[in-house]
Amino acid sequence: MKERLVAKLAEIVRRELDAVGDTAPAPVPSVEVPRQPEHGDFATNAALVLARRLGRPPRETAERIASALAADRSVADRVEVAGPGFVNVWLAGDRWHEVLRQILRDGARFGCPATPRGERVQVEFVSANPTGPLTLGHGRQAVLGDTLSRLLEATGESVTREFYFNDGGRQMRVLGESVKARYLEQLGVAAPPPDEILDAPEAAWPDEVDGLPVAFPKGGYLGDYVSDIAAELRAKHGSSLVEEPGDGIFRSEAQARIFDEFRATLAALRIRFDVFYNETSLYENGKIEEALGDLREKGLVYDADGAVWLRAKDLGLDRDRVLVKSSGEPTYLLPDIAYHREKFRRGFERVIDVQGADHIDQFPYVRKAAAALGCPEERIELVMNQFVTLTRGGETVKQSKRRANYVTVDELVEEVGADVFRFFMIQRKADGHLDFDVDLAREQDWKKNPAYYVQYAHARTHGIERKAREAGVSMPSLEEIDPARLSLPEEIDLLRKLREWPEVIEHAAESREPHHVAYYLRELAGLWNPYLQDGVRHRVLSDDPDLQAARLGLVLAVRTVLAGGLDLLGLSAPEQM
RNA sequence: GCCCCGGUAGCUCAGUGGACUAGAGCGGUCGCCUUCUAAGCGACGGGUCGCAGGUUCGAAUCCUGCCCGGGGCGCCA
Repeated sequence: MKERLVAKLAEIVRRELDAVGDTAPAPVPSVEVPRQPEHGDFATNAALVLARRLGRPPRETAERIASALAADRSVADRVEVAGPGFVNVWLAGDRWHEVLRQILRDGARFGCPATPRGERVQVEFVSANPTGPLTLGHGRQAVLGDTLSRLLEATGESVTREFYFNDGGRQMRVLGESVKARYLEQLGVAAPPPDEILDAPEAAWPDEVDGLPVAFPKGGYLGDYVSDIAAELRAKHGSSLVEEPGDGIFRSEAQARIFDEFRATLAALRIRFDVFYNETSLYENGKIEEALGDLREKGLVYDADGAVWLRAKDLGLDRDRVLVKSSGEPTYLLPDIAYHREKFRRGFERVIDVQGADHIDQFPYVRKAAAALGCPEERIELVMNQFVTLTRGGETVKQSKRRANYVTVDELVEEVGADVFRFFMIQRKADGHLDFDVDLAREQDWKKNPAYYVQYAHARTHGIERKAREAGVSMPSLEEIDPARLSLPEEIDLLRKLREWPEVIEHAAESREPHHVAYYLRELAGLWNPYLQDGVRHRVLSDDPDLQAARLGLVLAVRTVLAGGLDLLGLSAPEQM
């Protein structure tokens, strides 16, 4: 339908340009489904984009395009010129219903491109260091990365979900020391730091309190989970670990425990990673040294102030950055560069980093440096996500990472459920702030809670099927359906909406903006629920068998798209609610 | 000071070059048991698209400047 129109238009545009001796590449006119049905099944701005090139008023060109289109009944049934020079096109009545047959034929594949690219894509997301429970920012990123992955899979890419974690750096040492300190406190051989200085990072830190030494490190991890881990170690090992370094069993135990919790949290959200990639492996395999050596060879590295610097200014960036500290320890930047190079060596053709706004500054350095090492720069993509705030009872819930006083993903998922959590986290554009309205998320009334609204629209398709079976009616096969019987405006609206689905998937995937899927589903459900509600003007189940079959076909088509959409978002598609 | 993201209805947000009425949800007001789940439906009200210039046949959408909010600018990750 649309493809033929697009092709035909391209042909006409080319001809018009040739006629005036313009051989430059032709502009690509838009072909859109207008908001207002009165503007046709499709509308194109071809005449408007050609106006300047042809040096003729757009209306005049529009007339020529219109008559060219009208000459071919296979693309247009009726054509009209409107406004400043739009050409509105109507399809013949029966062609309108093609989409219904197509959906029933293609089933779950409807909306996915016929010729997948099959590119090997890696999506790296969450990548939180195991120093504490996942925050809502991580939660948003988890849903975003997973949904994006599902979208790319739907469009035919071969996706690997990867979680990178830094298990070698200072953060993990501090975690180990924090656990050890709590352990010593619990044994009564160390004192906790006084409460009042915890919020003042640079405050004087007493060596001892009440005659006991203070073991807790500055900038240490304050959450209760640290004490819990310490308590478990104490239960298992008694006081035998007093002489152990914080960097030893305390650290490894804490890391393992927290990491297990990550997996459990993510599993509750139906998120599974294909690869967990450790920073330490880059050291063990010499990849860090190699990257540094290669950068040095390319003249992109210099030594100053006892540190090793990346000549980032030469790569077109704001300032140079430290790769190896004067302590001899690399910064996070160097492993990141080596890691990205490894991604391509491992065979990925495209890598997408999903990162929070707090890391965004870092990205250009990694990308440029990786490019300098031979990686294809344009195939290293960033999908940025902004922070999440919580609103409860009309007020913002205060959160403090510093005091480890924050709502975790676990807690919120438990409160609202995985389906609602995922829907709320994905329904906003990723690079804007997200205000998570807990009251709305907890709302059980399906007409108010958008996640339930969509799920219920799906459940109702099964409700009708159940009702039909009770009446001894089975769902129709493709041959038994005459879509032309669907002629009410509400039904045409639904068909128009269903036809948009492939474009929604394509656009959401290509722009890396999964939120379009959530919006689309809400809109489709917003047509479907009211349609089912009006049981007087039209009922699916009726005493007209042909009409009933056509409407049951519509039920199946709507179900197919809703189920497919819910699956893309990682939500369940219940048959009953 | 510099960089990134945002500023659209009372609230939360879609829309980022196109047309007459700039959309949705929530909240508000009014009406309705009509149903294949009343866990419903319909109607109404509500907007100088942050401000000012510019480009364009056409700007919420592109450009410039400014204002406001968030984030970043570390030999932390």
